[in-house]
Amino acid sequence: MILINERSPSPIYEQIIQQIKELILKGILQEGEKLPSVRELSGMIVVNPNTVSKAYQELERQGIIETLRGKGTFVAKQQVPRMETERLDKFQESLKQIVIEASYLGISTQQVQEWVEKYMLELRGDSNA
Amino acid sequence: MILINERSPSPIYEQIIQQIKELILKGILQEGEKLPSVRELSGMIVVNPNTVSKAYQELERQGIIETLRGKGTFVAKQQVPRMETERLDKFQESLKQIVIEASYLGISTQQVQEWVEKYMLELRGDSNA
Amino acid sequence: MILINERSPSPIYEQIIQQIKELILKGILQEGEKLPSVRELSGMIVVNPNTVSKAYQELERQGIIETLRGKGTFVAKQQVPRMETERLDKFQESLKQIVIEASYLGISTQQVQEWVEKYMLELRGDSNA
Amino acid sequence: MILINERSPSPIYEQIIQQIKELILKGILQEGEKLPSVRELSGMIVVNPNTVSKAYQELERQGIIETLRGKGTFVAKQQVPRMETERLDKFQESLKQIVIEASYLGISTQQVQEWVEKYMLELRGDSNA
DNA sequence: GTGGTCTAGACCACT
DNA sequence: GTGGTCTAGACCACT
Repeated sequence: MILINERSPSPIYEQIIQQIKELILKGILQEGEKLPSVRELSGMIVVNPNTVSKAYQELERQGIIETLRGKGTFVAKQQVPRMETERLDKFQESLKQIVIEASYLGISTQQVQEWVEKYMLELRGDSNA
Repeated sequence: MILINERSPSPIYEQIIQQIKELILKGILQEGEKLPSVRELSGMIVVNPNTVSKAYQELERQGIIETLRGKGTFVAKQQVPRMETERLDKFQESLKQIVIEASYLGISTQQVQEWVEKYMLELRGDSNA
Repeated sequence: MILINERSPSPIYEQIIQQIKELILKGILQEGEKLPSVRELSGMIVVNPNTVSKAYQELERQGIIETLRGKGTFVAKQQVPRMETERLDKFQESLKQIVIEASYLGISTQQVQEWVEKYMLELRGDSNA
Repeated sequence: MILINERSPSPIYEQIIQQIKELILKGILQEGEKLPSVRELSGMIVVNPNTVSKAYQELERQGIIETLRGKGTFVAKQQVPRMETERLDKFQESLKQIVIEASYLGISTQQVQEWVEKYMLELRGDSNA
């Protein structure tokens, strides 16, 4: 379900966050569904429980999951996205860097746009079709 | 010419790399043109010389600039981009993360694609038009 | 009568304690009145019986309710408050933290004082008026 | 400068957060001033560096301090307080609980209000007078 | 030197 | 069983 790449430059807890977000967007994890416990997941992906805990806490801060004390961690009711200016700025900055990198790789505008479409469809495919 | 944001999550040396790449793509820095020396640049942007040095070394490793001993650092002859598999993989991974973030921000596929086009045009505008 | 918020940062048993205290102060629960049994209340608010039991034990420890074996749990004769130093210290510490938080929220001294008065009146309104 | 109470029910990292907020409000820590490094502070208050780090990260998330990579942690430019509804709700809830506790301790409305004033003055006294 | 991440493992409160 | 906190200590990137 979740795959950790130890060689990735992005920290393990970030990889967990990203992949759980992806699973939720794809509908593989549904609203209200229970996530594996910190210990379970840490066992499954062979990672220290603290690392999983950090990922869960960050996801909770973002309002994507919620923990009920003594019961476990659950997928939260997904909010309607609000365009927070600060987060949007960061997004655009990242996109700009991506475009620069694409230029250096000789990837065309069209190719990037196709990939954007492809990934968007992957996210929406399973559950919302 | 180069603006450093001390508070940015991306490290200073990365910011230097990104901005020099951008200046070259935009044609503001031309092939063969001399870059400021490590000391000059570090003075201009008020940054530790080690940090500038690290950026230059990375840019040289990527073949984007070259150092001629005793003469200085110059914009290299820009190679025809080769698609290195590893770098391409990383690129696609980043693009995927961007798309996930866009989903959480409620940004449409079309909107992302428009921004991609806009940034691409910005890169090509000045010199290649 | 009692409303539990599963997502609240304060534990469920604490919420029960606080709300029973509030009901007693407001006179909705009168001295000598019978409280619902642990099972009844746990059924009513859909909570584990252990959790209700824990709340009742703590309320009993504080002398606010009392259990008569085989008869049930009752609102105790309310004692004249004694200023226990330890509890008073904790109270003042909490109040200090509240004031710091008010500062960060930009709430004025007057506003906080007005709210204190308002809540005090709410407690005394129903029964002692 | 910072005193940890190991017996306090509130976690150590929270105590650090609260006390740093207090020091900033009192002007003992000024805008732009460098905080002790994670290791220094952890040594001073005899606590694990991870615990200090957690406190600093939370303070940064709240925009109260900021870390400059490789340089250290500094008191941020203090923002004008904005009344976020959610945070305000929590504040009022806490204040209500405080008032209930005051009732049980037999503390009068006037007494609570005086203490509020006293603590507010303490925060503003040293630097802003 | 600076903070950030991670492991290993203990202990605790809550349900 | 559940997540939260904490210690002890290592390693790493950045300046």
